[in-house]
Amino acid sequence: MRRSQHDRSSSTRSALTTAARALFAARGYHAVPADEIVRAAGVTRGALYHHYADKQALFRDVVVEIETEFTAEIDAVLGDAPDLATGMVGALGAFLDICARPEIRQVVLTDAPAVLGWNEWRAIEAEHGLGTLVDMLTRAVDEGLIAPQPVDVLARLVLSALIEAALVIASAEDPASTRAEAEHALGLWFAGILAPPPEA
Amino acid sequence: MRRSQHDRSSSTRSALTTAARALFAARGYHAVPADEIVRAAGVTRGALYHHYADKQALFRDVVVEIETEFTAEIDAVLGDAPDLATGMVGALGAFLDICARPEIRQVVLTDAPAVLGWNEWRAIEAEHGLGTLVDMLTRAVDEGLIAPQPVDVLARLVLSALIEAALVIASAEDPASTRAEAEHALGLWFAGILAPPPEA
DNA sequence: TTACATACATACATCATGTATGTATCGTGG
DNA sequence: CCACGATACATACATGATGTATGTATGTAA
Repeated sequence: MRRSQHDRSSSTRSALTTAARALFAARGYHAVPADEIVRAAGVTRGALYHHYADKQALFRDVVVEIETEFTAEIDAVLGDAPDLATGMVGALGAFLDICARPEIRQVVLTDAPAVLGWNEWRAIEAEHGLGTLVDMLTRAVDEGLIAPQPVDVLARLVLSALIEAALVIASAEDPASTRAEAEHALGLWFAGILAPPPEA
Repeated sequence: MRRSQHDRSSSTRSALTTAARALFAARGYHAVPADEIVRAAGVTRGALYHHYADKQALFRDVVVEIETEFTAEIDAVLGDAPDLATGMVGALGAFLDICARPEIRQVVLTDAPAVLGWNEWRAIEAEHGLGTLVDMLTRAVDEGLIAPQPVDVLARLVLSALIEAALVIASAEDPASTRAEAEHALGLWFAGILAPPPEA
């Protein structure tokens, strides 16, 4: 069976990212030697360093892959909703669920900022998780759902609170009540965003 | 000059933490070999591995040291204020200023979660930065400044938003306006916390 | 002062990364 | 279709970092 160069490349690349993804998620970036990744992928280190400049580059690919799937899930929830308001509620729930996955916690939220550097990580986030949030808030402003205001910074703050909420819930001994508490606290924020108090 | 064992120990330990602190802050945990730390501290790797189980343990000490100073600064601001309300406003400003320091950004906010693991890092935070925030909110509830509510989860979410605000401001091309925007967004939240809307 | 514990230095074993080099497979112009 | 260049990968190696084992000096207490 004769395979094209492109097929060979893309199949080994995906073998590498899939193997790396599972290992990184389970044990964290630095605890996983490249040797173990390539063995799991059925290739050698030569293949890895042919396709990627270094281990970081492979890690970045894994992060982007995960982020892409992440936002696709959120977008699906938003798309299925009858209107924006209920879509946003559904998206919040989906977000909290997705962030609870070890893959997200370890790879995206814990390792990524330290391994890639905060700026690099921020750039990736900007066009994935953060991007969809900004879009959502922009639509909300356009539809008059929330008061007109710049949403870039707001989106970052909301996102970090959402992430923290997911992490807190994931490591709580009573996830259900913790989740309720978190949703209450976030609700207070959104209430403020929806109906800003008259100027003091 | 004859020095006691205890003196010898504590002086080399502090030499190690001070050297490590500066190097970690400047280049990040993994970019700094232990060799460089001990050279800067004027000792050898033997001393390091005598006092610390591994490089991580030294790093943990550095993190705790920084966190302790951090919360001391915040507490000072709170203590100097005439009342809690103005103290909280001052503390917010101080918090944003302190988080802008590279030492905090690199060591505490970027490296610590990945190097120590999220749970370990969370435990440290709990009795330092987060601890003072919880105390503050508890006092605010006691004094009737904010509505009665569980503050543990709320504090975590607020803290993460505050940290994110500091990081966003630090890497913004126009820090002043970004800071204003962040303070506005946070203000909406606090407004919601102060005056929860009537139940829907 | 003798015997032990603590503080540190030196030397070494292990292991991970990245690079250099060699080989097989693929694509392509003649 | 074949010869040549390029791409995909494997193997071998050089480097550097961590942690441990061992040796030595200094403090401490009987």
